[in-house]
Amino acid sequence: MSSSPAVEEYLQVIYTLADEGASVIGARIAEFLGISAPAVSEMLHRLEREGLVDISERHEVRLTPSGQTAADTVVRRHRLIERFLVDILGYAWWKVHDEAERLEHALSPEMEERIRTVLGDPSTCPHGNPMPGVRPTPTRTLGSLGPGEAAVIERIPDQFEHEAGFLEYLDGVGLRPGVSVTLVSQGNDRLRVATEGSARDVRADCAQKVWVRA
Amino acid sequence: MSSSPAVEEYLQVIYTLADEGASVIGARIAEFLGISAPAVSEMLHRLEREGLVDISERHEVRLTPSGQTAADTVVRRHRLIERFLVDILGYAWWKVHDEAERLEHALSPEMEERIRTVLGDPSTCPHGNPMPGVRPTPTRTLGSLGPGEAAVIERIPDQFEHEAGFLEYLDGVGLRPGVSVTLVSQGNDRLRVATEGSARDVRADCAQKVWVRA
DNA sequence: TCGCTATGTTAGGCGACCCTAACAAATTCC
DNA sequence: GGAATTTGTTAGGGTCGCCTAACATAGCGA
Repeated sequence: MSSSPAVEEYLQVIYTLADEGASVIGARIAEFLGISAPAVSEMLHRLEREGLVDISERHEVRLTPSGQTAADTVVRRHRLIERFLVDILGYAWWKVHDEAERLEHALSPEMEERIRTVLGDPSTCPHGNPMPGVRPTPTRTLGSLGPGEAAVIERIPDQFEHEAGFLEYLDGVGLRPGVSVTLVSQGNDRLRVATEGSARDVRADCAQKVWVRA
Repeated sequence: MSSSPAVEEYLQVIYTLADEGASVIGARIAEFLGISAPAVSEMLHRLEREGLVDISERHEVRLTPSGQTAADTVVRRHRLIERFLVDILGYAWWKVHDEAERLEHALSPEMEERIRTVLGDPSTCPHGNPMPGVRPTPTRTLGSLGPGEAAVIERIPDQFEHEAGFLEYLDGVGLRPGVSVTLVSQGNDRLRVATEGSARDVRADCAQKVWVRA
């Protein structure tokens, strides 16, 4: 019943990619995890045999109900641990992903419950992503704002968290979940964004990865 | 450089058994971990090849300096996590061993440091065992007290922590680290022990596993 | 001294999880 | 339509960490 770290890792990636809306296929998973295609193929068939995923004719991977439950648990623990690292241990919000990646596989249900209690049952991780089951707020990307439009930074989706230096870059230009921003002007590959206090240039490709609510 | 969970487990057991004073041999390790003799033999030779242990002519296992450093780290993290589980998450002192056993392999140096800071640099785990490097207080076993003698419970050594139900039994009869006790009388296989508040019968074999300071 | 017990090792195997090389099939691009 | 790219799978390996069966030795008790 209790899955191995490797299985949990796959379930988590499938959850994350599916969250994006795109169709989840082996190649995407291999890319995300940095694992060879044959290894992913083998593992997916294993997950299918164990009833955790279904694989369609066109190789699309979907979580079964029991796979979804397992994935929810892993993702919930991941986000809870991130919150814990920030709120209790004082980590910077952009540094907690890797640490949580290791810890999430070592949590018992009792410990998860105690952490949740200590944190006051938080509804999002430090990057603004909601716990599984919590309805996400409707959002647009920061890059889709028109000049003069204002918004609040809602979340930076999980699938970008593991891009080296990305979150730190955002922090460096003042973009953090909860911050109010106004788009000043659009350049070719840069945007001018006013945050509480100052206005800064932000790379357009990075702004596409930040979700805001108006 | 960074060891696998299995290697860390072996180093920890070697540390624990050596702490007891007895000569550490493969059979003891196999017994403690519940792993077959050949598997232990194989792993010990691997640890030797990697320079973590020396194995004498008479098959005695001793940690090398680098093995000692690694073992100290694992044991320190284990005890720190136990302390954390009790002090921050509110676990009962007798329930934290197994949880710590899994978490200790997932801690980064930064996280260890942050936990230590949050806890105020504790010098013992919840069972009274000192962090590696801290000199233990001289102790005798609770069973060695004479009638009328008083003492304070100092620690329950690591090697007994994984005996199912043992710590819970101690807690049930009022024996916890820090508690003052007085030996009332000795029976054949039971002792009468007065703790703060009341006097209770305690199994003699269990009293042998509790260390007190006069 | 004889034999039993404790201990270690050899030999052979297994499952989990990963790899590369090679190929097959589908999709996309020109 | 044909070529190039993307995707998946087969075949064959490899490491880690464990297993059982069988055997070798050393030490101890009767």
